Amino acid sequence: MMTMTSTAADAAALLIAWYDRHHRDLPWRISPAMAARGVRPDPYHIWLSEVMLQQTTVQAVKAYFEKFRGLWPTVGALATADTEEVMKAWAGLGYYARARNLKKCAEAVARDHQGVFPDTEDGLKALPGIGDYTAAAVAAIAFNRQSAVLDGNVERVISRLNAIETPLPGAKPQMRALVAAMTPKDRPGDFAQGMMDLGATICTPKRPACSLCPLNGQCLALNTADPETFPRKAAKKDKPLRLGAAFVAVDTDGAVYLRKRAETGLLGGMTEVPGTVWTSRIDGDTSIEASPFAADWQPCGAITHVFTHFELRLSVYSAIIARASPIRNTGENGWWEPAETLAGQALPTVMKKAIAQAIPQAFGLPEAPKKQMRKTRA
DNA sequence: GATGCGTGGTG
DNA sequence: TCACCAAGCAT
Repeated sequence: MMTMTSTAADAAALLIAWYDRHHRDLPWRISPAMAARGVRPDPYHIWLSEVMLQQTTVQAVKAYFEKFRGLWPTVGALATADTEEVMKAWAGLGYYARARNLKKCAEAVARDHQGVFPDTEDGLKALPGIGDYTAAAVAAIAFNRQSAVLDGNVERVISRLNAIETPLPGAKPQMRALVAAMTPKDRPGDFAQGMMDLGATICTPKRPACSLCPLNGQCLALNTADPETFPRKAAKKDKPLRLGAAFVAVDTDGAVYLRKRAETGLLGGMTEVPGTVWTSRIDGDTSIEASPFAADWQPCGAITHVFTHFELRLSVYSAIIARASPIRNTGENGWWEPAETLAGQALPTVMKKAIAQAIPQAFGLPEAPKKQMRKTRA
């Protein structure tokens, strides 16, 4: 007679067999064939990739992973790196608290652990930027620990296998327990990676390829309902619109006036052009008063940018400031960044958009195929 | 437990 | 076009 335990073990065996044949080759991975010979990946690579992959696609991460590995080949190198250089290298990847915590974590590993990553879930979770998921993932993948790895992919797979009606995030503890029951003592790292690969390539959010799934014989959602409707999720709130203005000051050599944002909060520690606060409404006259210089500010259109929890519309103003102009000295802690080094700064995407609106060629782009302003009805 | 925190790809 | 989403964490 089939017990629950043997069913879970069967599923794990099927999943791992599938992973052996269909695993993705990724820059931070070693193949399951290598793992079978007892070779483990570099924990530094696994940790770095896992942090980058938090809420971020594999496609976006690949180039950043290679860049970081080239710049800082070891956790020790990253620990002694200049934080500003780390922020520059991270620019564009988003969720910038990850970069700040990445640096802190590297420093903690160097200082408190002699440059060697802890090999247990608890030890890992005590480090900055490492939560439930990342601790379990690094423990399983890098150290072959039997930890229950639960990410968005696994949530989807598990919720469908068991047709879990409880919506997320409330269902997480139940899902974690189901993953723990399913995780094998043998090859837990490959099991975890296999579950995530399955979720990414077969058990996808839309139109899952159930006919190709190694677990389709025991999937409750497939056999009793519509798998695509899992996992159930709590309704999400709508995004408010915020408005603001940004000021792009350019000098006669093409240098742009920049400043550094506060270390915490939105885009914390990143570089920006001066601007107003971003609020639900804005008055055109007072917005100019937020400019860094009294200058001939010219409106040059607007840009929009969508953040996680609000949409931003920025009116962009530009002004030419003479190289020798006395109004360059404002007393605030900004600086003039030469045109040639602008692209390498720690500028988040929204700021690059604002600068590009004022200076279309700022980042070496071809002359903007300037979107036609929507014609107002006659 | 709810909220704040980016960005680019996709159908 | 736009809603949704992608290997979450900190507070």
